[in-house]
Amino acid sequence: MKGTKAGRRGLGRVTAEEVARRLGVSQSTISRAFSPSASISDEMRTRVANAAMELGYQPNIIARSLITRRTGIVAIVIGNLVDPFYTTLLDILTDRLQAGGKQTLLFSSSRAGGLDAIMPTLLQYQVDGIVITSAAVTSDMARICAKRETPVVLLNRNVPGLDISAVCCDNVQGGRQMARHLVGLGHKRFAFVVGQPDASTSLERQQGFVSELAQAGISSCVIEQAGEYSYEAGYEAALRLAAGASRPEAVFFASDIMAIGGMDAFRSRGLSVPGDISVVGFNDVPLAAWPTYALTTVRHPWEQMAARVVDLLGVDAAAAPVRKAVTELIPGDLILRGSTGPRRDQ
Amino acid sequence: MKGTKAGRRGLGRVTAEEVARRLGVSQSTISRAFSPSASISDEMRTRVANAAMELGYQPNIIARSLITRRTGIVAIVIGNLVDPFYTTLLDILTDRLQAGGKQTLLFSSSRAGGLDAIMPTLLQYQVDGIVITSAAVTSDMARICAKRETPVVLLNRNVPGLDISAVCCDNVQGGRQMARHLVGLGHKRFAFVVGQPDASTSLERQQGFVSELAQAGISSCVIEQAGEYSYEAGYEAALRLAAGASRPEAVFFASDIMAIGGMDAFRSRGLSVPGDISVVGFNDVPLAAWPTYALTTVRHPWEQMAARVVDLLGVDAAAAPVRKAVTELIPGDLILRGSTGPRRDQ
DNA sequence: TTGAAAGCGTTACCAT
DNA sequence: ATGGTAACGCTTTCAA
Repeated sequence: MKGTKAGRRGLGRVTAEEVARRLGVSQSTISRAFSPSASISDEMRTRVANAAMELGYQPNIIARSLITRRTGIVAIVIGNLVDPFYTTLLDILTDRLQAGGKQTLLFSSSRAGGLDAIMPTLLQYQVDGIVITSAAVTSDMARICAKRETPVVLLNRNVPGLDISAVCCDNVQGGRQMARHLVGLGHKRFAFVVGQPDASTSLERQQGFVSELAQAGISSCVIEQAGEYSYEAGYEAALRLAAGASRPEAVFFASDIMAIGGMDAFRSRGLSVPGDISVVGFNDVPLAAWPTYALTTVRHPWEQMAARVVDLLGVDAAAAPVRKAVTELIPGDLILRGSTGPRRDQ
Repeated sequence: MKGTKAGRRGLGRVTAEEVARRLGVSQSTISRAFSPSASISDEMRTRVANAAMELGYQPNIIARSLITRRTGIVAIVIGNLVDPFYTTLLDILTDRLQAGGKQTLLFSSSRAGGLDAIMPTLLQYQVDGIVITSAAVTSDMARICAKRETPVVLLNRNVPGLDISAVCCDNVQGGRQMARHLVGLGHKRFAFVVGQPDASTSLERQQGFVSELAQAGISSCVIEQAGEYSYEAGYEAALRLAAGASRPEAVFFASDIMAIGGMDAFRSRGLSVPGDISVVGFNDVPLAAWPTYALTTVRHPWEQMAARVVDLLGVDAAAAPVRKAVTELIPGDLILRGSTGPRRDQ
């Protein structure tokens, strides 16, 4: 008899077929009832909706994606989930995607052996788009994704030669703003603390900072290597700066979390911030606004960046994703707080 | 001709069919080559592997899942991505799942209108399991998931009546440990700061704390409502405690992030921690170990909890998931740091 | 060991 | 507006 077919269903999942039988209509009709643009009578639509509700039917998105070729899944590859910078980014991005009906498939690149290890599985899931916040993208990957027509957007990374879209805070301009602010306070001796030495973000902030200092007639700036973007690395770098021969009056850390580590380190050595030394960071993570730190920093235009990323992925409309690779450079805002102050006469 | 069929392939995705044609074998053979347990000659397996490599073929997991009924996707519903407690949890959990070949589909419950709004879409993705870290699970949801045979594990939440598995830190025992520690330091006047008033975590910690205090002969403990688990809420609660008539000597905040807000608040009022007031939290997030805070706290057995969750999901083996709902209560460790000190004679 | 064919649950096209 | 049917890309019997 006809009933046997659906009877051997493995899991307790209701299919369109069952709803159809219940209503004595064809399975196609059930499908149409869940497609807003399909031509179906209002009456039938509500009948199906009711039956679906009763039986607990929801269309299987996975099966649907096989034919629509859209899974509604966007992969986000994130550096780590310890640095508040990344978690803030993830928070805002996930929220925006969710609002657009897209889901987030999360990949942490730090632990799982880098992007190379992740990329294949990621593509196996037929994601509609990929957001990479921190990892070395190779031209091979770019080519593969382009061939599959899977849009890739680099967030907070700029790899000029690669024909991949990128959304970035204007790090150079941010560095310049910082220099102007600190020079305006009368400081003479500066230091810049490098995060990951190969990260474009750190390099660009440094470049903007140093070049603007030079333009203000200050030709020297101590460059201190922290090795990585972390509280501990910032802490250690600050200790070295504090112990150095000529202690800087103002220190620009390449990221907030390093700057906060740095402030703690300076204070642990009895130095007052900003009394003895001014400290600034970059990002404006929530921590930076805490009264203990009150960190002067450059605010990442979070919302705007997330909005542009979603745009470039082309996930909202049914329209084809943006073909040509573009690089968006969004300016950040200088946020003045209590960690910077005027030069003290000595 | 035969070629037309695959020719109208929409996106630049290579299918098993194409690899098969390239090798002059059947599509089934390609499938078998990617199934470790299938019976296929070694020679054929390597031939397929090579051809797949050349063409850039990878099996489509989505299509596979239609028949295997396993997507390899686990949904994680997380309270928010601002509290380091949740991000730490997410970090460890994602890592463990990734190690087991499972991927994380991330849902933030705070912004998107709660679990009720999320649950339907989540199930549409045919996830192999669901981890809920913070949200109100209703019996309806439990029933629906049970019917679908989708394992659900509550992490850091205990809902006794619901026949859903849960993995939890032993909050009562943690509260007791805290009480013993602080009583041992000689303190007499205590306060407990409640996080979310309806959260079982906060209630249990409070219960353990207060009952152990009572056992030590201390019958009164100020209960202060913070309203939510956040830095700001902890800060405000601490200000109220500091301004109160009889200031407590030791304050137990229901979570680390609140405790840290509280420390900042006390210090902003000129109080020394632990000189004037001892502060403790719960979780042991990375922040808690920073020298500025050096927070005495109860360490969540992160790794162990994550391991148990993955276990209960039954995602590792092909074996059927655990049927019976179990509640795992894992004891936390008391971590002594600098935020607590002996009672000062007054 | 391999190939042919029947699904998996859906959408989309073509009739009616 | 509705029903039948062919995909989508894969796994899995069943034959050979």
